[in-house]
Amino acid sequence: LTATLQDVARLAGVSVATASRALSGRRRVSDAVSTRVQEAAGALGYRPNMVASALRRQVTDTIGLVVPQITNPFFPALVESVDWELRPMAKQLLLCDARRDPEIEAQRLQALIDRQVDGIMVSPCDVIKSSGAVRATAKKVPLVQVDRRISGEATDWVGVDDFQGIRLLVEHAAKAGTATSVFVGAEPKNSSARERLAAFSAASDEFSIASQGALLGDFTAAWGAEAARQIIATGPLPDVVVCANDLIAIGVMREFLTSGIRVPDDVLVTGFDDIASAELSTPSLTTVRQPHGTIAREALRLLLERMEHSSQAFQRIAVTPELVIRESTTGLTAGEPRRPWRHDATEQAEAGSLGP
Amino acid sequence: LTATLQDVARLAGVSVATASRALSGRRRVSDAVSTRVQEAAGALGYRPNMVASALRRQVTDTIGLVVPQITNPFFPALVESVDWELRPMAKQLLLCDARRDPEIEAQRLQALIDRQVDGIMVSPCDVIKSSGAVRATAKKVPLVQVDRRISGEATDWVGVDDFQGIRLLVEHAAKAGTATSVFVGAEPKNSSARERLAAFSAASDEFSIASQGALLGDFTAAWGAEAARQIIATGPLPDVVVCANDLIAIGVMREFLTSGIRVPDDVLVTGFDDIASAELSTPSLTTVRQPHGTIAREALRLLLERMEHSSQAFQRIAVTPELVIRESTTGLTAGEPRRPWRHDATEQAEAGSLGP
DNA sequence: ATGAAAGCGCTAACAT
DNA sequence: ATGTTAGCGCTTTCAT
Repeated sequence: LTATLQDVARLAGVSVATASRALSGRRRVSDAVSTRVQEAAGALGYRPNMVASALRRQVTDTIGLVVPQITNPFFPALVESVDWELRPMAKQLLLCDARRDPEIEAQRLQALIDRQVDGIMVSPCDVIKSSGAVRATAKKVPLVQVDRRISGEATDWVGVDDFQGIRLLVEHAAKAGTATSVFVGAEPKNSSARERLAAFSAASDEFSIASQGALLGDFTAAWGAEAARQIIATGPLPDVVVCANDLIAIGVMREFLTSGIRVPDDVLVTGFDDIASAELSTPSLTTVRQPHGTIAREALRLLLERMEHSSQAFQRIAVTPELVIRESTTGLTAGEPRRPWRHDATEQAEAGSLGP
Repeated sequence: LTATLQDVARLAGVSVATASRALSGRRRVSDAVSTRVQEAAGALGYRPNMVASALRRQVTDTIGLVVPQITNPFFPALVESVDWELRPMAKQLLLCDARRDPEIEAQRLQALIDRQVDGIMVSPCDVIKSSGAVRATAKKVPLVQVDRRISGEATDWVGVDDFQGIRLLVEHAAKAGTATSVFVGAEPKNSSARERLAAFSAASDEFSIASQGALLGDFTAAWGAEAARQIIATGPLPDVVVCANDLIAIGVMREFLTSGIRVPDDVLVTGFDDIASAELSTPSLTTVRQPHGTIAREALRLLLERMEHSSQAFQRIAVTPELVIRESTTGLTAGEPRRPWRHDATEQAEAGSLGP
């Protein structure tokens, strides 16, 4: 049904080897023969069989990507970038969703090895439980971790600089005159959750903001809402609520608004990631932007490097995110007069000189 | 480096043929030999080379999926479902993003054919411009369209019932007492945009709602905001703004709120898709929920059917979505007294009997 | 039930 | 520069 290289060779009156060479261009062929083969291929609608080629060359031109959860809006953006970078190299993306389960993740990694992928990009779902499978996989095939990572120095890694990101946000809040804060994050099961929590402590110290504590759940808006309820119940309200990602922040803001607490008038809120919803939320959310394009590009570069020289030292590339200032820390509630968010009038006066 | 079937056979003291049979289970082997081979495979850490297997069997156990844009939140949900359905069948997903460009889409389809995928799922980005490539591809490999489709009866299709979805929303609005409406949709380049526009007209007639017109842009919140501005500028405000998807609706609501127009007090707003943001928007959005799981499952079923019997009649499966009623058509703005959204007091009185 | 042998379609030595 | 030949690792006739 479909033409093979043998058919092309026959029609062009050359051997299959020559036909192969003429089409792949990997070795010189006389111009006359070359065009003759090209024409024959065109006439037959010849398409190389990549499976056969892969078997022979021991290269599949395929990259595996394992994400913890594709419905987490960060990952589609990453997938889009990686897919786009791969296209000019004629490589294809084999995508796997680990469903936030280290066991499923391990199976997916094995499945990718079985398919002879040339390299794997993975964002491990658990800093501890993903460790074994990721390390084992990295021994068999070039592997680079993206965004999240397992503990220890096991492979290359590219991701956002969680530390700098949180620091930018806390610095911004400090400049806006905040003196007290609460962190709403996720249980430190993955590296992002860990780093952002640690960064919050460090940045709070650096900018002399008094942390009223950290609430840890997961990276969802539902948890953000629950955390907001706890903050309200516990009281007093901090000046700023720093959230470990945008979804949490959106949940926090929503609950605050429902309870009649105004953002940013009564309390500032910050996110992390800059997902699409961050701009569309009410109020729009101050956050830091994940540079997906850069992360995808660097991850691929590292992966290709490791395919060449498998035994060089592991690299870690932390890309500093960009601060995106929106209404949740600066804007006015539409149509409403600005009202001081500080409850204590004395502190308010002191902070005045620091304000914008 | 890595053990082959030959190594296993040697260690088990059998021929490669027997080893193959013992491991694949595709033909009977004596129990003694079977366990001996299993043990040998285990001892060597043998993993079958799927590329070699694919070349020989002419089956890759690979499915291609081409989406118009992975960052559109509907598609990650679809990908997650398809990926999950594929796992127990030991098939893998080759994902391609068409970037809303029919030319790129055509290239991706060809790339998938070149990779000998067993079947392709595609959501064509343009009802006209995608037609050629989709039809050509469907002639070479089992193909089913998902969500969007090209015009004409060219392949199987599974998607949401756009018509019923819009009808549910318009019916809901009618029951809430609305008499006038505006549709904010997208240029009818893809099938969803077309169907939803047509459905709006039909449903408006059926429920005797006077359409004040349709504004067409694209499926983004930015366009929704722009459309809202046009609606405000043109006046008078309709009773309900029916949007072709959630992103548009969120943009519309955001612009309304910024302009001091209250949703749902002054105007109702509806969406389509039930993306995650729909529940998190302010106010939360009444919409219809895409049943991703069902769509993915049916699409895969159709694809597998077509792999078996390539020449049966084309099927079209339209899954009716579920109405999800939220604040944008019923709720109260937090802490605010409910206030009639109807501007004309006379109509208000008339409509009273129809209201909830 | 098992083995021997012939490829799947392509590429890369090795010859010429 | 081109042809010949030998596989890549596996599955499946066809014998036995």
